Amino acid sequence: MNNTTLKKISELLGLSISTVSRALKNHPDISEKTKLRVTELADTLDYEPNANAIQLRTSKSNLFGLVVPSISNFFYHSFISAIEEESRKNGYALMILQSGEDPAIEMLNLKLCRKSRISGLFACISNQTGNIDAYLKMKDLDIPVIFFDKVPELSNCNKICVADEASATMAANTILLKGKKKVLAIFGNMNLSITKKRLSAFTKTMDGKIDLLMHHANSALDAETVTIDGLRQKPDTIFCMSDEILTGAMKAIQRAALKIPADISVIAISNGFIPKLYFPEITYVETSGDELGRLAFSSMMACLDGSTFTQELTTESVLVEGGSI
Amino acid sequence: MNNTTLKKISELLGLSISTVSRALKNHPDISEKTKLRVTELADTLDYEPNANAIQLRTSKSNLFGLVVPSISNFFYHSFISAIEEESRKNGYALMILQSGEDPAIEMLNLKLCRKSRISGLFACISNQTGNIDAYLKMKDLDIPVIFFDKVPELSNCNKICVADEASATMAANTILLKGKKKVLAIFGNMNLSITKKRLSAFTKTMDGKIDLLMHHANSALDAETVTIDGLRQKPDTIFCMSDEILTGAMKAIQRAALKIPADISVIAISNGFIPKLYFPEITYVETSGDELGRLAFSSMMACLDGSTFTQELTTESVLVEGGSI
DNA sequence: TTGTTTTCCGCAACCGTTTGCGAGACTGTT
DNA sequence: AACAGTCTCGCAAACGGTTGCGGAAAACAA
Repeated sequence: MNNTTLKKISELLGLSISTVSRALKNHPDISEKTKLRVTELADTLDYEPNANAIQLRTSKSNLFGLVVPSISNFFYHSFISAIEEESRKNGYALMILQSGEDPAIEMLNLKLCRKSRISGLFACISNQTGNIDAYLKMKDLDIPVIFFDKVPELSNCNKICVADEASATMAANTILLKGKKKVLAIFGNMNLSITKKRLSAFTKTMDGKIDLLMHHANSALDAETVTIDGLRQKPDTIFCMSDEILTGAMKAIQRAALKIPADISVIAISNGFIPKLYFPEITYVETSGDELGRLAFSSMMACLDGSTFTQELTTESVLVEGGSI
Repeated sequence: MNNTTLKKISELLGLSISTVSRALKNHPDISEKTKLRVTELADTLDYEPNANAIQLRTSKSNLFGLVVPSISNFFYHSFISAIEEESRKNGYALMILQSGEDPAIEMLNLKLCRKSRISGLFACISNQTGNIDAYLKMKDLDIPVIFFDKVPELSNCNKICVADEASATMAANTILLKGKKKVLAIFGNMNLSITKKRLSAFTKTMDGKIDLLMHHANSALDAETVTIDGLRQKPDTIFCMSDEILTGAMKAIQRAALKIPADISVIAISNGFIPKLYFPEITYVETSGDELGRLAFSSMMACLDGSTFTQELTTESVLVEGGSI
């Protein structure tokens, strides 16, 4: 069965296509009687306008693109979920594409976005991404680009970021406040700006006031190994820069059969899901993907409303107390 | 800056639109010289064909729809990720929509799919969904629908499911094999067919051979409470029907400071992420969303290739040994 | 009756791309 | 010079929907 079109309705009713179109849009030129006939038939035939035709005519799509290294990630997860929800509420659809940290696929995804004539793009560049020319090209085409989380260094673009410095500082201050003496701090890949920011803010806040064991881990497994090593030096607290690291550290702590917080304290920067899996729940500084998503969306809408003002926004950090410190 | 179109290229080159179109498609009618001129200009202008125009003309979109209660769920997560990857590899884009278990939103999402003229739909109906007429209507429009995970009871549609019975049976047999005597088994909402299937297969396999404490939980918190209660009766093993239940049960076990597997054994049916967060890792029967996704995708491609054969496919279950039993 | 206004509706162009058909400009043959 | 045969390319229609403009018919006034 073919799709219902204006043409089909018009033929069935002996009207012209334009009359049917206007009737469905409640145009004052059309008589009530005709409107009724048209809407009734449209209903029974389950008429749905062809979005492609509308797009073609208006050059305005109701589609956003979202490119991200992987949707299988706690943080992106909630971010995407928020964007999707806001999009729907505002009459937009969302095309989600993952690059798997592969720059070639990333370029393909951008091409697909351009072919689909998206009206806006949410982008998280992958670690490997060398040049962001392709993204800048979108801006030339008047397609707003909102970078989030992993953002380029350039100044003249819209970026929505987690408050990396503030959250690391907050975690550090919490540790100091609780009177801890010796902290095992585990950070991620130093090539990422997120790591650099969190690390520098953390160490700066600590500023020699405390015994600091610094480590890096590129994966959960890495974090577990690093924690096992670090525990030998008997820290009283473990700080984890991210959820991934937290999962590794927690495994090591369970392996060592340490009691939290009696034997050791734990604090993390997290999106909030992982910390609540344990008993006691882990105290963490929240970096809400959900909030970030809504911020990104409102920024997008501002761009579409004509704002050419580029800005870098950050979300607030909140300390969520579990019982781990 | 406006988008590059065939028209723009043709005007710049003094050619007709059709010649440009053919040149870009390497049509034999066009001379090599002209082809070269066209492709070069197209390259410098970053020409990308308008997918909407193509779609309008061919009535064939390269877009799949995916409607799901929530993408913030481990299982759907890996499923979606797999579908997205396969779609991209096959030249399709994916429009992801979440209903949040709200039937009204679900209907809106289906409308959006129809408006966008998707060429196929992956659907997981929400718990609340009463009638699936809207889904069946898609089939009337020659849009293949592949149901996954939560599927309707009807027989004449394509369904891709986890092997619920087989995985519950496998878990039960593992418990028997390990010589356990008293099992606390926690299942989900009895209104879901997934719960019914797993429960009946589990109890049937146990068949009085073992002391069975049956409980139900509708959330992780529920599961924690239920486990705390259940532990008073000193079971030697806990079985969790799902990841959500597992997280609750694990929290209760940690709260009771029980050692796994010395004090208590744990086994679950899971997608595999959660069990690996603990030490020792939890032994589980895997229900792979990834595999399910690929199966669903190949089923979709078969439909698009003209197969009208409807079938119900299930994935294999595999026991993944951790150290928890 | 004639002229004016209102009501209702259709014509046609347009968005960007594809494609069957036909036409003009060559080349080569007789 | 007349012809057929190739090589290149343009015309126009189609996909589905929107919209400015103009026109026919009806209603009303003089």
